[in-house]
Amino acid sequence: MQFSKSTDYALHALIHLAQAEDRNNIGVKELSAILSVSESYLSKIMSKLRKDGIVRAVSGVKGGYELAKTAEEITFLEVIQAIEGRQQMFECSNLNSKQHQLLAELSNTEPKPKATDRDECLVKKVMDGAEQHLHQYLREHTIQFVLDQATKRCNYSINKK
Amino acid sequence: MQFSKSTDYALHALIHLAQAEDRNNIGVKELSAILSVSESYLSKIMSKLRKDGIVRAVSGVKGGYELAKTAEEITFLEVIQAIEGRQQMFECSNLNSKQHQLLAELSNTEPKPKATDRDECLVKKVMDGAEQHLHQYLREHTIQFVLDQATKRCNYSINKK
DNA sequence: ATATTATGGATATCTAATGTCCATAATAAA
DNA sequence: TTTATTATGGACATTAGATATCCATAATAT
Ligand code: SF4
Ligand code: SF4
Repeated sequence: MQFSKSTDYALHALIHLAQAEDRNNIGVKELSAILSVSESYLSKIMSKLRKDGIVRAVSGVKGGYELAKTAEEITFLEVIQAIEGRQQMFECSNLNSKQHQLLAELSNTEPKPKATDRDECLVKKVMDGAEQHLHQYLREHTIQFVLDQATKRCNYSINKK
Repeated sequence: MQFSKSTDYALHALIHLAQAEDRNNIGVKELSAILSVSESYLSKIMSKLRKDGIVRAVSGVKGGYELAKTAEEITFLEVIQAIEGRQQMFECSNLNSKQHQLLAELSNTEPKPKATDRDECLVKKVMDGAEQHLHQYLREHTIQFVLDQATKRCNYSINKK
């Protein structure tokens, strides 16, 4: 039940892209140096982000990555899902058991149950509910939220000079 | 980012123990038959639940397992943590990078930061916050909550006769 | 004593995460 | 056009963790 390192790398890479908003097309070379990850591995991660429309990529000399939308629009949830996929956290592995029949088959107690409710019990619903709560929280937080902290610090440094 | 099958098995085993509250000491034999898991594997799972004080076990003839507390007192969270452990979902793997120094070292912006805040940035705080939300939800739901559904159905069956 | 049951160590197998390598395509610059 | 640079994607290797089995031992009801 842990997020993969890839998710960690993806978040940090995006933050770097967001911080260097002025400079366009930051290559995997620079990113991998900052994150202390190999270029080959980080490439796979950046490709996933590109496929999900989170960053744009351009090949060739002076190529690289840039955010495909503003940092305000990039939520933690979509980054995590781009990397980890979208399978549900809890998958029933007991659907043929007597227990499942007892818990999930409500067709006898309720005259006309919806088809979608027929094969789920409250275990599944609690776990799915938990996932939805997690998702909601992650949807409400964006890369910009993290950036604000860094920006605050940056402004302070500038004023200091 | 998925719960393990072991967690699935643990929840189902506990529900069976809770449903058979009258009969004490239900063996791994019966449980494994109901869940369609091998006895050896389920043994490990039950041991974890026992170590965390969720079930009681008694060896020997007529031995087996029973809930160590009421179904109302057993939360989803403690079951999941008994099986999956208690590591945090997000672990920083970038603590030596320049980026971390920029994001996390706030000692310059705030005169006297608490020691606990010094080595965390908002990425970490968002992820930990998400985990806390997930935990809170799982803490609020108990085995009894699932049981109520089954009981309702059971009562209906009885009335039907 | 005997049969039964849980426990824990050792070990095997399988799967997903992590990591590397290379051939190819795209593109800016010379 | 040629060259250097960069992203892309397939293949593959390695590692770590989840899943699964086996067995020796302890505990306990009969
Ligand atoms: S629906 Fe409920 S009883 Fe059936 S397999 Fe899923 S969690 Fe188990
Ligand atoms: S504290 Fe923030 S910047 Fe530092 S390693 Fe953790 S997530 Fe990354």
